[in-house]
Amino acid sequence: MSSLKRMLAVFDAFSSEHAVLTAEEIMSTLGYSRGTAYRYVKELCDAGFLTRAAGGYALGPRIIQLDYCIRQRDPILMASLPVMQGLRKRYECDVLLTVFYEDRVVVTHRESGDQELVMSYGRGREMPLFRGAGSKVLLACLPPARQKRLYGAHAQAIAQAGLGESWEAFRTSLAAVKRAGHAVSFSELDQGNVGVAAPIEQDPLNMPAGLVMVFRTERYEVLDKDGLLQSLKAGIRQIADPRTGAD
Amino acid sequence: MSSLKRMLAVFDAFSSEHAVLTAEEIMSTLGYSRGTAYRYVKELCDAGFLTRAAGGYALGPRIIQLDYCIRQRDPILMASLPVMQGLRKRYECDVLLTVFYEDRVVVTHRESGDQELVMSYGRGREMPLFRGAGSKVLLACLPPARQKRLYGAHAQAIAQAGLGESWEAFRTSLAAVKRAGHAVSFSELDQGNVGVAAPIEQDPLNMPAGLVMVFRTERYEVLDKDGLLQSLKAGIRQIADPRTGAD
DNA sequence: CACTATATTCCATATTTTGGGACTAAAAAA
DNA sequence: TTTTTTAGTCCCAAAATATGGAATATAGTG
Repeated sequence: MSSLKRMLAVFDAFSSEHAVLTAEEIMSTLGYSRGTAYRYVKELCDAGFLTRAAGGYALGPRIIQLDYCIRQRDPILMASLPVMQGLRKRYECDVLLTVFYEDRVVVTHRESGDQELVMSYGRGREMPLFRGAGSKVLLACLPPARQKRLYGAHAQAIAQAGLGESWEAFRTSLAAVKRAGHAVSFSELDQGNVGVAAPIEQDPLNMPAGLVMVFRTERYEVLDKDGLLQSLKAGIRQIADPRTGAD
Repeated sequence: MSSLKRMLAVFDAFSSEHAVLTAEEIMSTLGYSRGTAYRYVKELCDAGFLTRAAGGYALGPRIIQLDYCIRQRDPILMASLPVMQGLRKRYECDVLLTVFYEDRVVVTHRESGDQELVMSYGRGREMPLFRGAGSKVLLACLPPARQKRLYGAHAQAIAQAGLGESWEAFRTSLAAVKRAGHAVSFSELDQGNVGVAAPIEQDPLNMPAGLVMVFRTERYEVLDKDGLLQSLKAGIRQIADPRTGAD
């Protein structure tokens, strides 16, 4: 493993639950020697990615600054924003932009359109890989080889989520989602909420991304499901190819 | 220069103005060979720090996720939040949390308390190093050696900002701020705004951080300046040592 | 003053990284 | 169709660098 990977792995040790880590924790979590761990930490501190904090190290201001750049100009965000706002206004729902990377699904932007909706997934939050409409449509977009690797690594979680007890079954579940071009989930993530998701088609080198519309169940029940799906799919088409007119 | 530094330097090439860069641009901006540039970019993509985007590479979702961790649990933010909210409510002003690193001053959090205030500095935005009350109090906190290095690198900008035409003059300006324990600036960043800043005293290993209260001039004029400074300083004391009671 | 926790320095070895070109794949142009 | 361009990967010997482990700061604490 390259030193580059090892240094980047330092970030894996940090999370909302472990916001401050001592040098000891970092070196033992990652299995680095004292000298190496301190060297990595020093590089990261010098660049502002980490910062000293009471009793250890915490994520640093450079991350906030880069995040700002994303909010200002990220191309996928820029393309998605008007579509998300359109859906939000039309359906008075929350809309999430999600992306898959490295075995994770992360919320990249959230438009809130329903004040009474209680949803725990906001910008930056990681979603369960195998539950929720948002994750499913992204998994369905992955090349089969990637799906197989995922199955190998997470067979148990996949079975638990009801996505199949075997690689074949998993493959078939995802193929069904792929064919439909969307997924709907009821109370899978937050009790009482419905998620309706579709993938943004882009060239396969890009990480899969998608839009999720989130409703309270009682609001979803009274909606025209076909119309809703049409609006959503028109939206993702517009994102993938800005020339296409919106719904 | 280590490979670690070189890889981290890739982030320097990105900014709000350059949100998408081609591999070519990265290698020429940083002066890396084709192989090396692609290697770095690949590592960063694999880890989610970069992502492919139409015609190049953009900052990736990992940054958004780490930013979320900061918003959730960052120790300095957690300590500052109640104080900032207190000041915002009491004075109906905006309050910024700023930190210095690597020759930059960055806004780490913003509490908005005045709807009519127009201020261009929000979370994640970099401030001019030598203008504005926020930057000045942080510079004044730096060890003299660091200040001298800064002077060497930015003599012209320092002179332009009126902070002194020589190292001695610069040193003296900062010493005055340090002694006062705060700085006030009038229309230095945004026309018609007043900034009142004070540093958060922490152990000198930490990057200097500070609080800035921002007012519209007409609101600032009618306030009790002494009381305001007392509130601010009580605030920063409370952040530095949570046991201390607030004002 | 000794003791602890934290961080840096040192150094010889050997592992990695590097640059440059060859190579591949796909898309665009001719 | 063939050619050309663009984008990215692969390969390898030379050279630079990272590595671990111990010794050495540094500072705070009782």
